[in-house]
Amino acid sequence: MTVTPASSRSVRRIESRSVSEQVTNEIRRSILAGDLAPGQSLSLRRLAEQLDVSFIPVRDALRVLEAEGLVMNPPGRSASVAPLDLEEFHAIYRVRRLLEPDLARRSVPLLEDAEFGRLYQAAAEFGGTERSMDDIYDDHRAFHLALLAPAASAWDIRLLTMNDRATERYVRIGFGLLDPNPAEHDRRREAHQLLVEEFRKRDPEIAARALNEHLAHNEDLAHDALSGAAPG
Amino acid sequence: MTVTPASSRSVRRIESRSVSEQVTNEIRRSILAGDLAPGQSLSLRRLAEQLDVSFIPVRDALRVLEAEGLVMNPPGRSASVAPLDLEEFHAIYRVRRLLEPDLARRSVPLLEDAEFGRLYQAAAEFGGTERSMDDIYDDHRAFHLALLAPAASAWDIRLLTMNDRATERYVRIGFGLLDPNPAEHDRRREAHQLLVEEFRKRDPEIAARALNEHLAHNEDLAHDALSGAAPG
DNA sequence: GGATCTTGACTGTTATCACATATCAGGATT
DNA sequence: AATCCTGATATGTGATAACAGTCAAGATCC
Repeated sequence: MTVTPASSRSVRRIESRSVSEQVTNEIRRSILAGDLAPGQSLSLRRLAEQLDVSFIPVRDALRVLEAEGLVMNPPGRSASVAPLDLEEFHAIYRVRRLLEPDLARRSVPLLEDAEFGRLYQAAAEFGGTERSMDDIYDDHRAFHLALLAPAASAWDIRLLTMNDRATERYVRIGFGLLDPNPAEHDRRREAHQLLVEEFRKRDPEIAARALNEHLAHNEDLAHDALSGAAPG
Repeated sequence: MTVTPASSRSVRRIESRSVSEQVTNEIRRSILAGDLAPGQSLSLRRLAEQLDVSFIPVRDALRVLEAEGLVMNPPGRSASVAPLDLEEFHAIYRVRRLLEPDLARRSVPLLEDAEFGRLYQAAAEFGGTERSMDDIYDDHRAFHLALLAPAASAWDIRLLTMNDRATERYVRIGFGLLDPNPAEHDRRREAHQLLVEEFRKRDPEIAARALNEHLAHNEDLAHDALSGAAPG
């Protein structure tokens, strides 16, 4: 909705990454933002033309995104955006509610005092008007990751990122319906500030419970929006 | 194990997978079996020549295996087999011990009576002398998956497979040191039969605990072997 | 003699091209 | 009228070739 052509004209950091990676990021962004609808067929040559590259990097990107669960890439046939499935959504959240509170429990004793201040500030600045929707969700992921990072191994981070991306599509749709309401933005900001406060108490069980409730709340919110908007 | 019933008298499914997939499977097998040592550099053209294909499928394979965590594929530089890291090993097992007992809890009420018989038989036939080491580990993964499959969503299966493959390298080294001992084979067979027996009681907590202990035991075994063999 | 620059082989990346296969529309057949 | 066959079109797949970056060894300069 807020994906205006003007926003794409803003200067972006020069990224000397490979074309393949840039294509991967762009297609992923389009899927997460909903610009590419679930089930939509993805033709290599068409995507390549739209992105003004050869279809080799596109091919790579689709393979990577298949591994992330965002696209289906059956051999011999065209790739397509992975469909949305409410049961799948809850399955992923069940995993998140098993892994993340456990990480919170072990992260709390390791977090630096100064880190709480930074995190609280980050939560307070959440959803600033100058940031695009894509940026906001990047911030969101970074925020949650920072809460758990001290106790997270490389594998944990890999799984956290996978789970977060896989649920981001659903959450975006759910919150998208609430977006016009400005009070909702305040609520989310306060929810994240509260989360930092609970972590600051340095009690593993309190932190684990707070994160669990935070996840459960988001899950319910997205579920209500999705089951109401897209029955079946 | 090959759970296919004898009733499937139909013609064998033709498995003319794409070259890319065959290459992926072969490189993955080599890594899991230890034929490709951790840290070893993987040259596209050399691999392509050894496999007698162009380096395009090899490239695809390395990208997929990177997503699985088995190879590192930094842009612009040569890919390499992901190094072994004892801390990482325990981190993955921590995840497994969070996810799999929970799945066991929910799978137990859904398992068919007949399935227990098949699983027990599969456990009894474990490690038959005619099966290669690669086959045995395939059987092992299929066995554990079958225990949890009734309650597992597609996402669960994806994560289970990822975790299992990521730990298989470590476990293989650990068990490799014990392999010459024939009593060890009996022990593993009995351990899996016991696991089926515990599941057959249809008590979620018993099943969860049994699976947790099974995982913990394997983790310890591999840990001891690894910390003794590869210090640091 | 040691540090630095240059050169050359090697490697990943991307583009262009050739081929097998899937998809679909249109027409012939039953 | 429905179904099957058959073409053409489009699509994924794999190979070859050209380009660019990396890395190490050897030459050069201080």
